[in-house]
Amino acid sequence: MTDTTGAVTLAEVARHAGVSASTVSYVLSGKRSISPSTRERVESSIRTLGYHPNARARALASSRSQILALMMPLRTDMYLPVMMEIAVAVATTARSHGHDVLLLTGEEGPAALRRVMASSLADAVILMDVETDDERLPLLRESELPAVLIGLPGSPDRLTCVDLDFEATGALCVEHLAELGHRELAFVGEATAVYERHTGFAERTVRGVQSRARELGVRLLHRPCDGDYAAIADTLGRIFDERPGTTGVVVQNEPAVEPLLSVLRRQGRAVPEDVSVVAIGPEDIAARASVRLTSVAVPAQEMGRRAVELAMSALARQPVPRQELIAPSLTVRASSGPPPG
Amino acid sequence: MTDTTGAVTLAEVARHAGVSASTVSYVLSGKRSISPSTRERVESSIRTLGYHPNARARALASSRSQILALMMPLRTDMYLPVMMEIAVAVATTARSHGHDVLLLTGEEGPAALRRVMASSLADAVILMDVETDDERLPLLRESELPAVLIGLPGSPDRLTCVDLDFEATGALCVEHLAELGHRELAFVGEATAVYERHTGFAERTVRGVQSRARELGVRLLHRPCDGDYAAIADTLGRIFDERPGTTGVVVQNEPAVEPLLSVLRRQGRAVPEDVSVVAIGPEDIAARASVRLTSVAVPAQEMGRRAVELAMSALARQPVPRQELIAPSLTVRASSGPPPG
DNA sequence: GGGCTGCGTTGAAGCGCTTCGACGCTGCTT
DNA sequence: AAGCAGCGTCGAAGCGCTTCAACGCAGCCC
Repeated sequence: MTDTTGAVTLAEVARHAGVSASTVSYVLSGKRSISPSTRERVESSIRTLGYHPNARARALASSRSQILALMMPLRTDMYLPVMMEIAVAVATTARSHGHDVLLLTGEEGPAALRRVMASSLADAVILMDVETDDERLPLLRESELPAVLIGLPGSPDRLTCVDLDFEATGALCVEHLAELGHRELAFVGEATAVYERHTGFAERTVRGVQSRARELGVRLLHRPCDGDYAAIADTLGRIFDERPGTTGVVVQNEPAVEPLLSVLRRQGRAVPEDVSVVAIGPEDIAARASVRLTSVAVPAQEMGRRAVELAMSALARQPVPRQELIAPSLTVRASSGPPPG
Repeated sequence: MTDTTGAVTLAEVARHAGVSASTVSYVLSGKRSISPSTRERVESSIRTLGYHPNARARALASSRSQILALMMPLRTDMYLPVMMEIAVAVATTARSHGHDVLLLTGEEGPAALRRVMASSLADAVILMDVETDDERLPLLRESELPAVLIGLPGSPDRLTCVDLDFEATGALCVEHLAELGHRELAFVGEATAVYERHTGFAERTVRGVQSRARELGVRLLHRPCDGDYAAIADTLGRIFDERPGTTGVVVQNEPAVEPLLSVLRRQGRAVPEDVSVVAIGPEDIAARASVRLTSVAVPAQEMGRRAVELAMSALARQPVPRQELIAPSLTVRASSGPPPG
């Protein structure tokens, strides 16, 4: 701690302990057996000198930077808390595997990915907010760098993906309402822009909702919707104008949840007596809404965690499943019940 | 692109261009003059071989990793969008200076900082959500690593800090209402936990609010408040019970803003006819609230940007201001006016 | 026309670590 | 008693880049 540059090197530790540099390295990595006496001597030298391995040198020599890149486009119409929860889960899990997380935001687009891959800054990449036809995918396909997508692109061949099974999620919501006896449902979805961008999860949910509704002979109206109060009021208004018999609503649009409940209240429709509501979104939103919502949770934490675990497996050259779809699970709370009458 | 390891090295470029490795390096860095002919030859070799410098080797040789660590504790009671806005501004600005951002979340606590510093993973650190008596500060003080705090600790000696001048902000809000003629104000603040943790910005705002109120002879009631509807209803109820003559409210608590407006409405108090409201928080929340709010913006972007710029200056061994307090500016919108009567 | 300056280029020495091959030694077998 | 295996340690060669000192050469001055 008395030096000027502030850095004790492995060589100094070796000198202090009276061993060679490689021995110190092997003590640290455990890749060769070391006699207890030497090990102790080295470890004590490390402690008294306050040695910390230099990450840069280590990265160069071992061709492992212990860095995981997380690419998070952060579009304004994506619900931030879920993104953050995933990011935090990624960071935490990465740390538990000895890795740190490099944050790539969306501004640079595919260029950021190209840069990180070409310069071998990171050992692996995790991509969030994957679009159906994502321009980052070709880069990944022609690269050796382990990559995991959170979300499902249109053609996921040769890529590893983790996601909630949104198709099954949509189906599950419809099933639940149908079982309760509802025959006319509305699906209040994400903002129009999300569909226009061909965001996988939104489209897959719609597919699941629609096909199960068809199978079960339930009428369904799908309406994209912005998250603000006015948009919700408008959307709900049109829905009930067009289908006055609607008794069940599935909503996949986090910011819209509270406004939706408030509009229903103002319209004099009681939840769940007049209208049942099933939400798709983070657990806490559903549980803490002004009416406790029956919902299918988006398991943000699990998605982040699994993505990292898959990336680590890939790094270790272990076989990795190509697609890991998490099965949805519906929690019944206070917002769903039999239709009136 | 035909090799197996996927990496063209500088040496290969040099060979291809018929020059020495150092020449290629100087072409890349521009640190020495190079004849136009050689430069062109090298550049064309770089292009045809598809060369990209290896970040790890560069980091080791130049003792610059081009990585900026961003430590973001992410407490649950901090308002996420502001954190994210800062983080994105940090990432963007860092990129414009050729740096990438390493994300450190709070779980590891000061250990993460120690690790990053000791291993020289990053060139500099930016710390968010600084507490009055932050345990990360001693580490920073005894280290050479350039660091910038976003927020102001209790004793900022020898540390570089960027923040909104929250004391002036509080004062400014009170002034505005006092000038309009209000004589009894309430300050609806952050959650109790935020004050208990001695979060600098919250305490400084209170100081500013209180001292200016005193100076101007205005009565003031400060009430911490959680962000949910029930808490707001309760808090406002008590405020008007205790001080029925209250005509102005300053609110520094983002999630509480909408509930607050809604409670006032329900209480039959018109904004701004009966009660004026001034908010402290992000511009978009104020502008898009159900009543367009007079507010002092928390300039998240600017804070992130300045923090990076200061870090870069410090890296370049330029003198760096110790504390950079951003002056508040109040935007008058539809929520403030003269008191009734 | 000899000495200087300064430009363009080079070779070599690192940066701090990992890792491979080799080597001496102990203790066992036959 | 010779041979062999395996353990513990070491030396050296990188990893791919930056950077310093040095050097040849052209052009300048007086």
